[in-house]
Amino acid sequence: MSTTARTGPARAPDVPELPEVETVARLIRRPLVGRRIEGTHVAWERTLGGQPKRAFSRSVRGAHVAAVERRGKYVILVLERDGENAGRILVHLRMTGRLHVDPAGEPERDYTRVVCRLDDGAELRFVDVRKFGRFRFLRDPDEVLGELGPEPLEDGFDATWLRGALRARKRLLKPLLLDQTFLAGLGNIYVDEALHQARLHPLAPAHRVSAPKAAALAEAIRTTLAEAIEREGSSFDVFYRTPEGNPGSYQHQFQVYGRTGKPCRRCGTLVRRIVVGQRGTHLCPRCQPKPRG
DNA sequence: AGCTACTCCTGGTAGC
DNA sequence: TGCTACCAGGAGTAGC
Repeated sequence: MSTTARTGPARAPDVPELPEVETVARLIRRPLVGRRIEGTHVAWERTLGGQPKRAFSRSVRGAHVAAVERRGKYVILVLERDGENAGRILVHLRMTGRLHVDPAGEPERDYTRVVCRLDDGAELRFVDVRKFGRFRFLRDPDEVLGELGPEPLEDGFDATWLRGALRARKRLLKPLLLDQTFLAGLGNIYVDEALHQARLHPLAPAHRVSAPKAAALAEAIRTTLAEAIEREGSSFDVFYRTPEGNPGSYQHQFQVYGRTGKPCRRCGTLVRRIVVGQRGTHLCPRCQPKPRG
């Protein structure tokens, strides 16, 4: 494993973004939908996002999981009682959060923060090393989901929308794309990848991005995310079935992310790492020239 | 409005 | 080998 001077090893991305969250939602949907939550165990209360564990337990116990959805980087468990809406569990994986549905008798997992026991003996387990993740019950999920920007893979997000939205914002491109109220689901990895594909510099002012560049960016965002979802459909489940959960078991074909000091796959120029808004940012100085002024 | 800095956390790594 | 110091990072918040 090679390392770079100041940035540490080019590690596998363990930070879930839209494609990873979508893959998780698909994986847990089948074993979860139709199940009844019999009880809960909360090992780290702050994971609940402020609700006391007793109240949380009362909120979800006895409810059925009617559907598993995704919005931005949230996994959404739709709860019902007697066929009536009974609120939602919103799961945000943040950095190291993992969701597992383990059949009865599976050994416990390290770093398990919240468990929902199901009526077939299986357990929904929220595992999270760094404790940044959230597993929240909300009667009205719109108070959270209503703040989110559009879904990049759905109607409503296209070149026209993006061009107009960029023109209206006097912000740097990368921090804007990371802002979930602007666009839902992008994180550090896919922003770097999409900007590279569209040949845009992360420090470019949003309102100065040309119409053709905005169109290229919209396309880059869609293809980057869609391809990642495709890949993870075949490989991420392997990772999720491994009790150790080794993130190295699936590899992405990243162009710039985590490739500091390595040649750009398009032009061979060495990939640079800069810091934008306190986040490590990877770019090709030749493909993504710095804007002037 | 939009920027920076700080907070939450812990495993992994660098440097001794 | 073993210790300590520091880093990564999504999102919320405070302060300018």
